Amino acid sequence: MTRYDHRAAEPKWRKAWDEAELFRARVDPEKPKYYVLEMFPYPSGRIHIGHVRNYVMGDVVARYKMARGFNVLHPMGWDAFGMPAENAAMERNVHPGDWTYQNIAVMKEQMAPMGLSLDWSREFATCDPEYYAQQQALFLDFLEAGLVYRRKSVVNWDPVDMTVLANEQVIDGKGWRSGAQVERRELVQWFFKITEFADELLSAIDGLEKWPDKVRAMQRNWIGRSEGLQFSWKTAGAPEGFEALEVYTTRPDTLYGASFCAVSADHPLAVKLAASDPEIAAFCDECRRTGTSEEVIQTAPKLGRDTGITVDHPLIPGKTLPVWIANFILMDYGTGAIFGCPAHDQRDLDFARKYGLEVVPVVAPSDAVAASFAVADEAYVGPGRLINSDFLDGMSIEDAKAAVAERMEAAGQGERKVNYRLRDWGVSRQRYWGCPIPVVHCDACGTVPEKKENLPVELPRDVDISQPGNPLDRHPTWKHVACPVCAADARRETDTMDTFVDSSWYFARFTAPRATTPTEPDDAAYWMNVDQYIGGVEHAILHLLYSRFFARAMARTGHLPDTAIEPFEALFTQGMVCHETYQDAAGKWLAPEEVKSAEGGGWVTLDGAPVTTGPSIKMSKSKKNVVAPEDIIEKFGADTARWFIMSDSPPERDVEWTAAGAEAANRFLNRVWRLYAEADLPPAGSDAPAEIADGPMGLRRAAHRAVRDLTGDIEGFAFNKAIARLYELAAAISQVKAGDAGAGFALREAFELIARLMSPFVPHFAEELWASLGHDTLLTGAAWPEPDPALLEDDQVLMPVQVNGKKRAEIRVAKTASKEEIEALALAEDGVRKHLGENGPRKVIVVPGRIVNVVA
RNA sequence: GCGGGCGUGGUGGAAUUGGUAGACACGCGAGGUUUAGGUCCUCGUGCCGCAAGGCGUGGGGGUUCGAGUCCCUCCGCCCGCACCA
Repeated sequence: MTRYDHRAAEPKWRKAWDEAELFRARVDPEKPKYYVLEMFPYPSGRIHIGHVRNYVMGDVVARYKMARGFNVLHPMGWDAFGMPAENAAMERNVHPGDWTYQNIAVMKEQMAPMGLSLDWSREFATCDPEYYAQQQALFLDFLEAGLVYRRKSVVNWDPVDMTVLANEQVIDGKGWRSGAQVERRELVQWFFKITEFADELLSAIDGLEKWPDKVRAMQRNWIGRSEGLQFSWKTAGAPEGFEALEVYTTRPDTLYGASFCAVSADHPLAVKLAASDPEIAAFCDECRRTGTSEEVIQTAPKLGRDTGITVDHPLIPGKTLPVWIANFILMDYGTGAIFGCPAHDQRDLDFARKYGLEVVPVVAPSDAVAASFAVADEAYVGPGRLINSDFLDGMSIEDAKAAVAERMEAAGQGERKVNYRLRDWGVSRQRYWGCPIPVVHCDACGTVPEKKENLPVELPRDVDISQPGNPLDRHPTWKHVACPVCAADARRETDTMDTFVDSSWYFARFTAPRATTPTEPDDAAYWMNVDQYIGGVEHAILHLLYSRFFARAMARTGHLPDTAIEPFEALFTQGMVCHETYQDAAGKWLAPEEVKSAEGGGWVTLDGAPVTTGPSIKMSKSKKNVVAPEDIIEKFGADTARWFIMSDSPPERDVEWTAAGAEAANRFLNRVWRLYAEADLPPAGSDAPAEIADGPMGLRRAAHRAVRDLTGDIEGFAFNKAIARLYELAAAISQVKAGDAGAGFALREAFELIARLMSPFVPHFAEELWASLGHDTLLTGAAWPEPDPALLEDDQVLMPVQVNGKKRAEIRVAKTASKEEIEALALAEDGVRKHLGENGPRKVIVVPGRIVNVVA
């Protein structure tokens, strides 16, 4: 008997697929297209098991859709710009480009054995000049369309590394790498005008029905639309130019409960006051220092400082309120100034109690006595009726909001305004390994775009990465160019783009990766949108939101059809791959290959020393709980790894990698092979005999049900259930022994079906089985099986019989049996009679085909 | 604080969306094949109980002939966002 030899089979079939160019996507207007895409990887230098899970999911979908007759596009590339390359350059004195391309080569080699149905002819890296040239072209078109602009903005500046840091790179106010105290610096930065689409990006979320609700909610929160009123207060005692104070509120109804105004420490008024008052300056500095880590923010007490300035209440003649500077006001939101209504906002209440400010309730819950309703330490934020509010008294909150807004608008004191949390996207990075921003600064002409025929503005190869700061800026010659307009000496922009830009349109580029324009209209029209996008939930907000913005901006500038403004039709976010953790007696982390199972459960070191087993958590180098895909593939073959990673856990949830599970997967493949090898099947294409016995008929039914159910499971991304069906089908096969013609026929049919159903998951194995079954054409790409409807339904059905909701018997009845017949059969059961007692049934519920419930 | 999700055997997880709870897999147990171990094959395996039977989907309550599924309430866990006015 021949054993299944993955070492021989897997390379053989990959070669066959390659030679047949099965995965090469070509536009074919006659066929429906299907674009499946996994989030492309950063070329860190190693494929890890999380990548495997991601790509195998996409591969199952791609192979299934191919079998379903779709013209499938399944490309792969590299998100290749970014800091790690510069870090590697600094640490190891290699060029970022060399490091990146070497990593890509290694990772591609590691991916090859996985048997993924990828169209490698479309591969690109975002650091290829050919790619970023087109990105620069897009930038110029966006600039012309008014979607890009430059302004001053505050950044996290690391004075040692001389670079801008992203928020997540600032740890406790210090640079993550240098440890230096991070400064807030104002720099002129390039921005994409994503807020222009804020409303659009928000409302279109409703249409993203095939996205996880969680991601949709996260995007909605991120955009953070609020409706409110912006209006001004007349000030007294303020410096010149601050005669009015603009505030924004979503609760204009609480205006009669206002007891103070407060501005951010970064508000122009605070800055102005700080200039001449060292104490205020010191207070503002203190405010700015808090608010880096979440911990501090949560526990930070409310702090404020009275400016001595007062404002007149717009609706209460003669009433004035103090103006404070407070640490809980954000300059970036609204106007950076608020009025505080302590009774109905917890922050304002905490603040008012601390500094002895007035607390006037103006909304009372409907069951409260208005005259005596008071607020102690908890602000009242629920629904109710207005009190203590003059003309608003008795109104609902909604009516009062409208009434105040109308009055203020009529008086010309304010206007209704929609506000967004979303801010424009700052893309300037003072780094080398990114896409250069294609503009030139000329003393005479100002900031002018580079000419398109001069693209790409290519990164210089000879850079000095060894010291901090922007290598492009200190390059001796690179930035000195002639002005594209007047030809005078001018300077290139030395900022490069945020790497999120690179990944915001790569999916569109895959439709025409070698085009000399960013996209090719016909290809984009045919392939877009991505029908199924698969990746990690960590990209739920930024990457996906930026991509949605880019698609709109590209449509507006003619690079994508209007139908492609939502580029991802369906999104699936997969869970992580986890593994148990191990520590020795000294607390040192141990890798899975450094432990072995102990007698009576648990683990010991290879020397037999005790091991503490920790919870299964995301694989990480520091905890050493990693398994290398290449080791698994070497030992068991790619199919085993693919099979196991898709079994057991639902794909959206975390999966735990266990050696036992991987071995079980391997055992199963060998078991199917052995069953086949022992089966002694009739030749391919044999006709069905006239008579087939019950046993083989049962197998036929099981096989056709498996086709139906597994198809639904794949469509629903329930890969773990799909795999369970295949275990069941294999079990059904093992119950039938070859012998007569009927059994032979049923077995051959079952093996052919199992090969076809397994092929998206374990494509090499399935091809080998298919070929062994006597087929000389490739299984990959062959039509997906259709179940025979006649075999899906039994003419008999097994029905449970309950008495008072508890199962007491089972009856087998004809499908066509009437309710009366079923009831009679059910009541005749011993188990039923026993539990009915003396009085007999009071009521019998018969749900045909489902259940019988007898009420005693 | 807000938003989202989850809670089912020793473990990962199924349950046709209101109709037999625990599919499938891991683990464990018994038996068989094998020189032995592993592989492989068969059977068993929610809990309590000798059994009859009872109990059982985080706790409590409700709707229903019938609830893991729907409603109320409480508890616990995970993820995301956050002094957002």
